[in-house]
Amino acid sequence: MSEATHIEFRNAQPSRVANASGTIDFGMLKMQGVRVRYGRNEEVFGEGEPADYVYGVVSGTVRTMRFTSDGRRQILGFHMAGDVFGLDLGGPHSCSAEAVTACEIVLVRRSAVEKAAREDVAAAGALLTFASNQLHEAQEHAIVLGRKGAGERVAAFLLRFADRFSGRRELDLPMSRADIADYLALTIETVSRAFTQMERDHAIALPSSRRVVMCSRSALEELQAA
Amino acid sequence: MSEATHIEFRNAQPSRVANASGTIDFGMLKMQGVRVRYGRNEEVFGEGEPADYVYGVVSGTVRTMRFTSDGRRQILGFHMAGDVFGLDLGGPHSCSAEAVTACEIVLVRRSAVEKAAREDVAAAGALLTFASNQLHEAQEHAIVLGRKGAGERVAAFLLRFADRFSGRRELDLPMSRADIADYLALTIETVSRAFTQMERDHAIALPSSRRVVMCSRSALEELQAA
DNA sequence: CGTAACTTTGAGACGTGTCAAATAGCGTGG
DNA sequence: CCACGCTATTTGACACGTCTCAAAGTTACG
Repeated sequence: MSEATHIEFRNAQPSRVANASGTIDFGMLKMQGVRVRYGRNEEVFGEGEPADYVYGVVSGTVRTMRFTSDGRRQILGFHMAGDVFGLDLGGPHSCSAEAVTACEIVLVRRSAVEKAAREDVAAAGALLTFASNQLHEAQEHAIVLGRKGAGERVAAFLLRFADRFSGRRELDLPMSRADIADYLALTIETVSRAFTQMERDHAIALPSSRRVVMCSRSALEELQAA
Repeated sequence: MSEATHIEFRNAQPSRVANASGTIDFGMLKMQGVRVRYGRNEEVFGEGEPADYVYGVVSGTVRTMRFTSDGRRQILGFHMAGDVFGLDLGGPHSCSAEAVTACEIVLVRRSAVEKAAREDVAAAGALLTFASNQLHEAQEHAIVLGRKGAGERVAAFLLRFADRFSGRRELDLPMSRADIADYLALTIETVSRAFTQMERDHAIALPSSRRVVMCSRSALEELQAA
């Protein structure tokens, strides 16, 4: 059990609507919306708030998360360019979302998405596929949290993150150790030690704390083993 | 990290098709199918198998689960009368399913479900709602695994299980300690100790190991705290 | 250049896993 | 009906991994 770090919204500032529109891409379904900027650590929406919009990341990184009653934070996922988040068609938002870095985000009215799903079967199918993928990801994460040790979790995190950029060897992590810790249900210190250990094992190099060079993908895959 | 228990399929036996039909209920969408019996610990389907059917529990309890590469088991959920499982519209089954107890299960052809979703928007909506609920449940479970200690996990498990029977005070658990352990990502021993401790705290009584009387729901809710 | 946030490192505490063994429960066959 | 054997559960002692607390280093930014 970990003591989740508490993040205050120091940098939270009123969001500015950019004078531009953008598109959310669900595969078969594409939706037009307004493009909005968010500053680092700014809240995009809060758990329990009415889900009036669906969100698509244009640039930057967003975290979705939930809090336990005693204030511990669990990050459910990181969302980057092209990703959709905040799709809660069945009621209010089931989690909160914040900008990890400065972001550009497309907002589409939920009612418009629902209308598209009602009128176009292919659109409804696209949403179903999306929800299905989300579910699969959540289950995968449950396995990581349930069945992997600290080193394995961090290795799995890096590999999955690298895969999002078609397996690039060098990564620039947009999130802090605290974010990684709250995503993997570890402490900052344990995450840091895992990085250090992987560096000692020559699985990665760390030119700086946020920059990761994957020296040996196979070593990471072994480490991930579980 | 836990050593998941290994269950062999001692009792696996060829399933018998009962000479009856049944219905899967997705709320707005109801689908006719064949009713089939499964014996204790019999496999219903395996991870990676083509998802030709969707399953609904008529009676008994089913577990869905995934295995890590080194054989550890993570149970994703328990499914009881009225529950639907095995809905993998986007590809092969993403997990395996086994009968915890002897079961009656309705099988509906996946193609029939897909056809219904294509032809009827309300049907597609019902599926989307279902997937959405599944997602929410998986995220909830990720929080339990990530942020709760052993006692909290077991308390949360009992409360959620009781809620499924509209909050009955007495429960007959269909699953073994090993199943609970693999669901909560603990060991059998730790689960057992958690039960014993809750009994000492007069939060529950244990007339037998599978029968739980919730003496003090509020005590359990405190224990669950997280 | 100074200050605050972030990261790393160390030492020790604590919770859960591991291993071992005793006990209870249950179906089967004598 | 009882005895047997198998499985499930409980309990204990100890090991190990991660958390906690503390402090030093590092980086980013005003």
